[in-house]
Amino acid sequence: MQLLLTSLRYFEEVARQGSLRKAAERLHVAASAVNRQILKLEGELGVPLFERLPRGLRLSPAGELMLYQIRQWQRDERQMLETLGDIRGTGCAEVRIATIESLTDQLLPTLLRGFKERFPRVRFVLTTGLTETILEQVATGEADIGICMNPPVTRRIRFDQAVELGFGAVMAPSHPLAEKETVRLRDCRHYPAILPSAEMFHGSTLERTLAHSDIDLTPLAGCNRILTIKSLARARLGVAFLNKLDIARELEHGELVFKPLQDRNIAKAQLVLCSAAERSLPLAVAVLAEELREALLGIEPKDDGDIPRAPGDA
Amino acid sequence: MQLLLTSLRYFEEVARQGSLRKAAERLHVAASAVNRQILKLEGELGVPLFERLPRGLRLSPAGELMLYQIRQWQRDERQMLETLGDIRGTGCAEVRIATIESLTDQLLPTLLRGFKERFPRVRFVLTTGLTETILEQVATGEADIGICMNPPVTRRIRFDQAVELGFGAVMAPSHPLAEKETVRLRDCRHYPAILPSAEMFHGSTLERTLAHSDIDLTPLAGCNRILTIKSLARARLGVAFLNKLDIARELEHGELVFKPLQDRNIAKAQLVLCSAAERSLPLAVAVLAEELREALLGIEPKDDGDIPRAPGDA
DNA sequence: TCATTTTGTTGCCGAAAAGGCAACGGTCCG
DNA sequence: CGGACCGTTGCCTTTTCGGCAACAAAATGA
Repeated sequence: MQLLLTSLRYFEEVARQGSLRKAAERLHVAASAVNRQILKLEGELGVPLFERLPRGLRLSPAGELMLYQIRQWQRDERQMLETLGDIRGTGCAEVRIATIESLTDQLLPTLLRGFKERFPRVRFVLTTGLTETILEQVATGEADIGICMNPPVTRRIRFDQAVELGFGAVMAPSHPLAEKETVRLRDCRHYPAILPSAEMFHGSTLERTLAHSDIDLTPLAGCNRILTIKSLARARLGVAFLNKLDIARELEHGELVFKPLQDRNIAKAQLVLCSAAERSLPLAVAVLAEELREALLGIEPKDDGDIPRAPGDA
Repeated sequence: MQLLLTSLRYFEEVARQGSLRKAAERLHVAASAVNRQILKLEGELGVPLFERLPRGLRLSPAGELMLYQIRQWQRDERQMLETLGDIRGTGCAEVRIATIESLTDQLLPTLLRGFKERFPRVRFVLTTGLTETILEQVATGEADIGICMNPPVTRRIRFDQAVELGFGAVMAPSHPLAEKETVRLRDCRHYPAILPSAEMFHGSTLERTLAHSDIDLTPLAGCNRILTIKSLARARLGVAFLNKLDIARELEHGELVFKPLQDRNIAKAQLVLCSAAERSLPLAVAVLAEELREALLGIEPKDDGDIPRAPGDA
């Protein structure tokens, strides 16, 4: 089974061996056959791919580029066939996603449902964690895709997409702050604050926001689940600090109110899609990553604060 | 000219049209020919690529994956041919690099020389700038590759590689501090400091380091060129704060001394190689990026398998 | 309901491409 | 000089590919 032109395979082997005859031997064909493919390739491309030396062939500059491309294609091909083999055999390809809790409530389930319809045989493995562990899972290959908040730039990780999320105060509709038109951090001082646990707090947008101000909140509780935080807020126990995505569903049903913080030094809440830098993604994963990207873009269509760019680029 | 198997081209067109005959028409071949290629492909892969409907063909899950891959290959192919065309025509392919000043002294020239030997027809366009402008150039496509320090995670940018650089105090060998075994930030207070200009200072490792301490340096000068900073330091006018890469050559010749700062809250100096997230790199660029990556890894051979945590981006 | 259209599919045959074999003209090395 | 190795070319066979016509099945239209 081979998806690439035979001439490309021949080319790769000749480049590897540095000799037509040796390559021909390894390919189990006559040297003349290999030679003709190479000559034809060069003719069609209009560029010599090898320099002819008395002792054999050496890659030309153009040939080096070509070789690089072909090797990449061969990797793609292997991966493709592997995935197809999975589909034929066990009947499913596996996509492993490591994500923060925020997405597991609404966005990810919706997305995966759509994906499942397009690719019925794909199986998902979802793990929820904090940014640090997510990055580690992606780096070690335990996960194919990672979604995390405000990650540090890191070796071994490729950041495929970043979206700014609205970050602000969250409260029940009957909470006094819900009446106010604009809310600033200092306004929240006088109400009990529902905070994340120390573990989740570390490195969070909230921590970085507080670091830039000298406001002391009056903590009511520290929870290690966003679900808990939301429940407490819904029960009118105090103010929480979350991003819009965390409470997408509650916003729809009017169970919670979101008030963007109007302070100047508000830290950015950046949702980032990432994958292992050194691996080219398995196909199913690449497709899902694509959809995830679009979904992320759909969250916050406003395109400000980022690097400006003329529209219209594929 | 075509580098991919004809069956893949046929497949793509059939998938696009949803019908053998329509595809055949657009391909200017008989429907039977197209059909045979598809059947052969499916036979060899062992997986049906289409479901047969009374009105035509629709992609199966496996077919969708295949289509995705083929489209990617077609993009690669176009790009490949374009690059080859450049080589054949004007005689050179162009690689545009936007970099910080640190690399232009030693590392980049060395690298480019080696690259030039492998690919004699490649031409370079080098622009030096600050992290912010570098990211912008990469995002807009003005540059193919960017090398910058401590970049914020940004949409449209893919970070291909990140390396920690040693950051510390730099002085002439005859400077009093050069005698000391360990140097801390507070030790530098009493000597004139050679600082970068406000423009360069903004967002720099030095700024972030100072922000974590309450030490006031006694500035002697603010320069907008690292070259100037180094010259002043060499002339024993004071202490500078640079990373190892900045003074690679001077270290070799013993003209300057590097003292890593031993403070606790020292900020990381992270050198990052990046490219436009949405573009697959032109081939020559990809190859150069690869070499750059290896060179970057060579700088700081300590293999920090751990993921560094660096909170607080501007 | 029946004819028509549209679909994918298959057998047959000629055309084109690829491969095998042997020979030729080089260069290098002993 | 003679062998060893190289890429290349001419001649021939084998394989593959494509076009044409015909077929069965399903949907469409009157």
